[in-house]
Amino acid sequence: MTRTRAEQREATRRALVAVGRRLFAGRGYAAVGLAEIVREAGVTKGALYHHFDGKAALFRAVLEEVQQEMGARVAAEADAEGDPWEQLKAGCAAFVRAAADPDVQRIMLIDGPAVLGWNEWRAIDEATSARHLGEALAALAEAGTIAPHPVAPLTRLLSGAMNEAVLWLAQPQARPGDLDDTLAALSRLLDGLKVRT
Amino acid sequence: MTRTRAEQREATRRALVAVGRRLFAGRGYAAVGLAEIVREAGVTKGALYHHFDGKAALFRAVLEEVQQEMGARVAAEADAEGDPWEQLKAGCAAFVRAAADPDVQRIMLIDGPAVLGWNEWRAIDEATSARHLGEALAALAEAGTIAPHPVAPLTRLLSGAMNEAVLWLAQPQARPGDLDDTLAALSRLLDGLKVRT
DNA sequence: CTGTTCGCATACCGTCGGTATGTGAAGGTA
DNA sequence: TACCTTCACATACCGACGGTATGCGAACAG
Repeated sequence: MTRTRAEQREATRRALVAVGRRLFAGRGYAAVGLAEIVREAGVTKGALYHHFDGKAALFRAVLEEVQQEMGARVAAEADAEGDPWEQLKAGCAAFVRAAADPDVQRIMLIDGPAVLGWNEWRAIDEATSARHLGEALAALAEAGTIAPHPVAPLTRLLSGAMNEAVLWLAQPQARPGDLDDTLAALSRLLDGLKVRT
Repeated sequence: MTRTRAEQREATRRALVAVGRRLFAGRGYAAVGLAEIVREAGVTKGALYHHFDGKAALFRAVLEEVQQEMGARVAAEADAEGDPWEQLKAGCAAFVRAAADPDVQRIMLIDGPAVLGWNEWRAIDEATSARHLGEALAALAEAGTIAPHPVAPLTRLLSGAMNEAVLWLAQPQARPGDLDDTLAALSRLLDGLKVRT
């Protein structure tokens, strides 16, 4: 079983990202050592540093993968709706449900800003999952459904609201009805943006 | 100049917290070593470990101090208003302005959740600065100004919205009018919660 | 004056992220 | 097919870090 160099290269890189994702999600960025990552990936540190600039760069690759998946899920559920307003609400609900995974939270919401810095984290966020929220709000402002104020601040407010809410819902003290209460409260916030008819 | 043991103890502890706060705020938790902290504080690692269980425990003491100050500022500006609704809006605006300090942000919003874990970070937050938000919303729900749904989810949504907004406002690409736009968008979100009259 | 406590200094250790260098197989060329 | 080059790693090593065990002198209690 001889493999081409391109195949081997891609296989090694995928293995490192997969193992890194699992370990970072499980115990957090700081608690995972490179030695453990390369051991479980079946390679050595030489391979890791051949593919990435360091531990933070591997984490960045992991975060980008997680964000891509989040964005795809949100977009898919939102696009299933026809009306732009229903797309917004469906997308928000999809995000809250998709981000319920504690593994996703640890990488995307807890360690992400601390490891990469908030600005770089936001750049990845806006390039993937949070982009859809901004586009949905812009479309609604264009159509006159919501007030035509700048959408960028509103996007970050709502994005932050949902990010914090999903973390709260994932904590051990959360009660069964909290998810529904949170989605209801989020709906009230969104409905409040609608222009009075 | 002989000092009592209690005085000396308190002075050393204050020095460690003060230096830790300055360095953590300036370069982030991970980039600051204990050697630098104790050197600038004029003590040794023995003193640090005599007062705190470790690096994370020192950071926790720093975070608690920052959070206490934030809570005091928000409460002071909110209590200056008489009407409960104006108290809410004044408190939110005070938080956004007080949290504009990049040093506060790095400790309270970036490193806090990653270093202590989100649940412990939230416990400190709710015990200090975020507590006032929850109490204000509860009072408004009691008075019938806003809908009588559970206030806990709404508190976390709004807290997260403001946390993310202040980080966004502090980034280098922020434009002069962004602060006003953000406060306006926040006001619209809050106004949307009011029951129709 | 004496024994005890306590606040802190000193010396040391294991582990970590990072780097410099070696190596063998894949890929190109005649 | 012989040969050289390139590349995807492996190996060996280093400085720095967080943490710990122990020693010591001054403050306190009697």
